[in-house]
Amino acid sequence: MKTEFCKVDEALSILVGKWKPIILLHLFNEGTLRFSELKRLMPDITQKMLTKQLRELETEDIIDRVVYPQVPPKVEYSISEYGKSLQPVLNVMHEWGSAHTKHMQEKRNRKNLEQSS
Amino acid sequence: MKTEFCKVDEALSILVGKWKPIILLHLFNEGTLRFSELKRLMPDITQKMLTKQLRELETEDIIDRVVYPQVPPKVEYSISEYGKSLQPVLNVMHEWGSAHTKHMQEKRNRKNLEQSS
DNA sequence: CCGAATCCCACAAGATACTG
DNA sequence: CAGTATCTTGTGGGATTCGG
Repeated sequence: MKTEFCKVDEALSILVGKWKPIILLHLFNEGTLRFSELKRLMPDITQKMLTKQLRELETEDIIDRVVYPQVPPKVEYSISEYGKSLQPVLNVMHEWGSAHTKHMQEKRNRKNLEQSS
Repeated sequence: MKTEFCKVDEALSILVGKWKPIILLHLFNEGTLRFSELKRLMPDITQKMLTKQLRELETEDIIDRVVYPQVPPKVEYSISEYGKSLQPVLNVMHEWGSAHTKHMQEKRNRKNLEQSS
């Protein structure tokens, strides 16, 4: 692979953001969620951040945003057809991440063992 | 998948950093590289950043750092055995990233077409 | 209910200079 | 050659308030 054509950064740029992976996970799990439902699933996120992250995912075509013109407002989010192509990427990253957590855990254990001996 | 156990963030935390993917790509391609060789391959990175990113990858066990005690100094970096487990992750991300670049490109083309009609 | 607007801080990253 | 040490700046993310 030529370094000039490395597109890992491109994928990274879509996924980085403190809340994007968890937002995507909820949408993959639940299918469709209202803004308020997402907010309830992630109590620590502020409305501003939730809005921002959703907008960014929307401009990248990863998620669909449907506004129901009514009062009170109702906005539903879901993974777009195109966005579903992200599933395998997220899976691979999740699995490697799990393995890595375990790896670093065991490393710490070994170090503690050395110290106590 | 339970949201509490989402480990995508874990993988992300290893890969984020403006230069990490390209550093890893060079090391995967070349096998072993000296500090100065990496610097030459990435003219725009500062020594400080190169050092920092390499240190972070090292503490996560992704790369090996070998110091030759001689004057002038010589330090070689390479992907660790464990680090090689990242290869498939990077591949998947690269391929999705390429496809996404194309997707957004075509989207722009369609929009331009609409405007000119 | 869903968001926009504003203010704020921490931290990633760059520029530059120095050293064993 | 392979790094530190400082200083500065840009930006991601948080708290809070206001609006349709």
